[in-house]
Amino acid sequence: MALTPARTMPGVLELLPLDQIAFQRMLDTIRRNYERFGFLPVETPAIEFADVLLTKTGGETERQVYFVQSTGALDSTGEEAVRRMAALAAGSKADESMESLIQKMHKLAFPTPDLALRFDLTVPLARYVAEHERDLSFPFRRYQMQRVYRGERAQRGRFREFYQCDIDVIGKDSLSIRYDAELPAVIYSVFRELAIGPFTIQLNNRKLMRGYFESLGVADPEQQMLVLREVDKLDKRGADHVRDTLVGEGFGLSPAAVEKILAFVQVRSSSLQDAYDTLDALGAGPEALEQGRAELKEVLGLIHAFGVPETHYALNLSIARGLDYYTGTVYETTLNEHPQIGSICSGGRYENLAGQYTKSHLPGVGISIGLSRLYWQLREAGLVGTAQSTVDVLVTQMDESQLPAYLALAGELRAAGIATEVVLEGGKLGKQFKYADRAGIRFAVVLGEDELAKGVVTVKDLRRGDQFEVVRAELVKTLRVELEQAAAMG
RNA sequence: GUGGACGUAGCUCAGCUGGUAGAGUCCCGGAUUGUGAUUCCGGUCGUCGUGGGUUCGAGUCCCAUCGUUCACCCCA
Repeated sequence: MALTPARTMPGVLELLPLDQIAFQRMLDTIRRNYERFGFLPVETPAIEFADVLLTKTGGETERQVYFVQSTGALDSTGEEAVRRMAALAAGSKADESMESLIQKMHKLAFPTPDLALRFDLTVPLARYVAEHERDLSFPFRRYQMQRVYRGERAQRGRFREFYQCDIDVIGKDSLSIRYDAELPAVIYSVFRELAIGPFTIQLNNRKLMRGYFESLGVADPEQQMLVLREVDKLDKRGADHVRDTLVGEGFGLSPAAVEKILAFVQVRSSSLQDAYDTLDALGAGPEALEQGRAELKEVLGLIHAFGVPETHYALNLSIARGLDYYTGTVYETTLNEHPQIGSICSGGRYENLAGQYTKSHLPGVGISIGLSRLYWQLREAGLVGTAQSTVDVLVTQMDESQLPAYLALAGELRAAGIATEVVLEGGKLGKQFKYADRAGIRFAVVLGEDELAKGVVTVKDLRRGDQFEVVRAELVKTLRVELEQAAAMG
């Protein structure tokens, strides 16, 4: 019989248990910090009605959405479609244009499935808030850590299924700019605890950028958006590339204007005072610029007040973000020692979150950690190793007749909060140690004839490679101390 | 969706100008009766992605197809 190859589709992150534990620890840390800052948990279904997910976006996103159809609803033979087309043709009025008939038939022949997988957590949040508006308290502060799906071609560090860990604050009618400063404070707290090395939360403001472009004669919002996208690539592609593109025919900007734009977006602040000075040095400009400048100054100052060290956040005027729904503050976070990894956390302010679902005006600000990518890239860079097992202790089986004693011992350890596994199958002691070692279990406990005679238990530390005896009654206490030390040393 | 590269043991790869497959690793077993990870010895594993063509003969050349991967677009 031919075997079916056991494989997953490319672009998914499937881990071995010890790696999964490391991943899970990161998730725990993020959740703990989100909750510590007063955000409430929300989960939404992976599958949503397709029309709900696709209302606003269209185009680019639609290409990346996975449509879902239950097998029963599939018209695999096309029979149903043909039947309906025949009925449509038979029932059509004589004066109906061929064009309109063709359009209707096309819809029947190529129906869009009713359901789709979410491609981010922001659109489902918008739907969620619109749907439960009456039951929520505003400003609504929610965190959400779930998998999202994007039907793009797999690439280095890009996934088709990945975790996003979002926090958003949604206001009713209005939302203070102060929240724009709170999110970086949360992120600072998360990344500091994740211990992933020095990082910088970089900030910019779209109003400031648009205002500056406007002052250079780029007044059309659409074109401003295109320029935004282009300068966003500065760090990745280099100034020459951006210059060529902006002077080129797609944009047709004057070389003088382009040079000014390039000088503008190359600004990076080195301290809070430097950021203030830099912003002031831009000089007077259109209203948008003034507004953006005021917002940025307030946000930067408040981040400082939130206790984030100046070394961990900075002004970066090239940060723009590709998504068009951001209207004010935008964020991107990078690791200082691994710039090639790119942004590991980003987001921004949006003027009206749920305009396509409700008439209520719901401005918000949000930020998201792409955990699958972050974890994967940290691992590539050798910054996270495999974790230890969730099992603390393995009780070995020296003597089958003593099994009840082993079970009792394990029960005692568990009652003390120590995760314990008992070897139930027996076998050579060497194999039992090998099993513990490979499974990432740090401690093994041996209770054989010798120990029983002496009233002690042997504890072996698989990692250090040494072992010692403890009086039976002292075992729990000793292991607790050992485990505490092990945890403290990482 | 557009363009390029590659497809040989579970994994990483070698196989020169065509002559019926190899290394490392992993896994399994052993190295005296209660000790893993280190060391030594031994062993399993492949219709060389698939289909067709050229040839006496193809992993090696040609075509197609599928798959993977990188870049672009866009993004976490």
